[in-house]
Amino acid sequence: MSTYKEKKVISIGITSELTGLSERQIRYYEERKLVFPERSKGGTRKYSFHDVERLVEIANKIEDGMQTFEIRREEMKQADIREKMLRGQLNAAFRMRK
Amino acid sequence: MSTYKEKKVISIGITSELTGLSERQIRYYEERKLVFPERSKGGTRKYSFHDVERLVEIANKIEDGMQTFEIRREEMKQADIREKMLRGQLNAAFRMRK
DNA sequence: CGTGTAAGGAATTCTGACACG
DNA sequence: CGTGTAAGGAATTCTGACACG
Repeated sequence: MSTYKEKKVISIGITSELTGLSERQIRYYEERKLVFPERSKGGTRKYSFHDVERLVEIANKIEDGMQTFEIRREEMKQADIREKMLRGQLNAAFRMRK
Repeated sequence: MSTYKEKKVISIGITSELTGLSERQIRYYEERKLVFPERSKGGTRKYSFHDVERLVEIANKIEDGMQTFEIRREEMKQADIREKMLRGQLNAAFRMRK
């Protein structure tokens, strides 16, 4: 379960290097609720490799003219679809059971 | 190729948390040539998840009474064996070729 | 030998704000 | 709206050294 990709261990400086984005951009995307780094006791941000990939995707969409709220909306929609599909599967499994 | 496990992106503070070792211990193991973090331009150390695992192994061996030079020697021996096996395979392949 | 600690300095990160547009 | 920047402060990390044993 403790997968490397999901562990929040990367500082914002390294994250900036890995993504090619400025720290300003990275913090702004957090402000717009697009990424959710953890914090150290001292308050410094910690990102995962998954966050790094997500940040690059976000930046690409912004480059394509999409706005942050649209990106967030789009992602919520995706999550919604996934949930509905899951529900559908569960229901199907339930019906099969009886 | 860019595998998460090998990327040197973790600061010594986080590495300390992940391993349960003190920063002093981690820096000492580097001094004894047991781990090889990269450095940022500013000079701060950066470790990989692989380094984190290696550090825990090192600490375990030290707890078992092994000394750092013994650990290093043991690892060099392992690398030597691996190299010989590889050489053997290459030779076998070469002989088969003709 | 392996590790803790206090010391002083340097690198890193944080927040809130002003700027441009 | 998305991003750059200067500002002041706080958290993080660095090295070399002394200590214990």
